[in-house]
Amino acid sequence: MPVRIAELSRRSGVPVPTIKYYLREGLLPAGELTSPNQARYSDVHVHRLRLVRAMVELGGLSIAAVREVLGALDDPEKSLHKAMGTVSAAVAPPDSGSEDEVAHEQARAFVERQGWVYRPRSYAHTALVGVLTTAREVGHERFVETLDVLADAARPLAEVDLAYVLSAGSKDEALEGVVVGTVLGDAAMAAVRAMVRRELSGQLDDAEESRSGSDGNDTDPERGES
Amino acid sequence: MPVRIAELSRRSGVPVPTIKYYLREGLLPAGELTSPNQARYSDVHVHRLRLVRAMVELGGLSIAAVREVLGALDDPEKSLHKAMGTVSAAVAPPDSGSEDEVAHEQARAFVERQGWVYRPRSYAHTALVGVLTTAREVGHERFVETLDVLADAARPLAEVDLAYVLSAGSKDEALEGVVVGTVLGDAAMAAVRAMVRRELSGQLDDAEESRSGSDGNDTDPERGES
DNA sequence: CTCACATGGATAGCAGCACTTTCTACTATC
DNA sequence: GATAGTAGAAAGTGCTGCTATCCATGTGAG
Repeated sequence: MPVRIAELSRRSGVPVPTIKYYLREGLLPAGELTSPNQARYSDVHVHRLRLVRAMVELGGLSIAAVREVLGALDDPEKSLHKAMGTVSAAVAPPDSGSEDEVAHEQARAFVERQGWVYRPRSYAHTALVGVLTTAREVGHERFVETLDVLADAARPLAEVDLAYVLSAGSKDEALEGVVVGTVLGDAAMAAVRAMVRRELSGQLDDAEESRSGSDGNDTDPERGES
Repeated sequence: MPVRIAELSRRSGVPVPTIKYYLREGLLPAGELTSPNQARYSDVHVHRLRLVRAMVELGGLSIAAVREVLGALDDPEKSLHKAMGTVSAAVAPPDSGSEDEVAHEQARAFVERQGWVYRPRSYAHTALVGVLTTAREVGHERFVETLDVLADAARPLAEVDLAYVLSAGSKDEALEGVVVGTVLGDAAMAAVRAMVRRELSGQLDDAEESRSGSDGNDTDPERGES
């Protein structure tokens, strides 16, 4: 069922010019040319297109980052954890540059405490050092103390991620699972975390308000204000 | 120790033109005018500036989103969980629009299963529905099954967040704790999660490679390739 | 006192990014 | 053989986050 670009656009929900743009940028493989100016696109293209949109819209990745990730995905030599590295690099915020000696040491101690391999040059590690540096800069030295809780929470998550990936039939599927698990996983985690936070803080506030009898306007605190 | 703009720039590491820009955009309160064209800035400004940079660089927030968050921070009426709502709205990816009926139902069922209050209009909920919709679009229907694990993991995190916030001395500090906890917390979580993932997948790969005796190039998989 | 230099405030400009529009062939089809 | 669709390239657009320039005013070292 190879189709032309207009149909590809319809199926994927992506405008034709944007598809052309993605083709130019190498996010989408060229269609099969049936003549110098006529090409056919397949389901692979539809799928790839959706993946790209997921990374761009949900993951907030730049086009360059998406290209990087897809490159890793398409590389037949790429191992699972190399692909993971590439993906987390793409998802991570661009290197802020400022790094603090103390933050470095805090990160090292944390990694050691967790019994992990110390990889100071990994993207994740750099990102963590950046976070710790910033935390110190804004005067939240105690932030570092929450790291171990994060690690404990992250462990089962990583296990699920991995199980999810390993349950894939083919290697291609597994690699895509890495992408989906990371991008969607991080987004879902942020959302769920916010929900739990609100749930807890709501209980607290309720208790507090019933004590203080404040003029609680009881509208849903979660309406959009845009 | 009020200082002039040049010194403020030095202390915060933010260029003078950028400070002026932030002043114009209302991210930074005006300095105390000692004359029509002479103002003094205090430590408050240094601190605020660092907070802004943290949100922009680490959190990836837009200037408009930062203004929104700071507005909530400065509002003396704002309750804790309202502030949280504002912050998670700012951190969340801009609404992608496409929503799927099934995803909606999955989210509702999830919330119910967790025993939470169903707030379909909250930003977090919308974000979650967006993620689930996307997951289905890219053919990862099973992604939804991982949600409960996320929730279990998120619970202790939220407790830590809350404890962190409540340990603050003043209300201002508490509100700032919300911001720091969310922005830095999400960034840290992503980093830690990536580290755990790599740790686990590394073990797996090692096992796999010793079986298959692959031509493992044994370089650190986590070097930058930029 | 005075004059180089800094400041505030405003406006304009710039670079990058993610598209979008416009153009020119050409082709397949009705 | 009109008509609609397509490829491919290039230029244009709109937005964002700064940056540069101006200039009238003020400050402070000598």
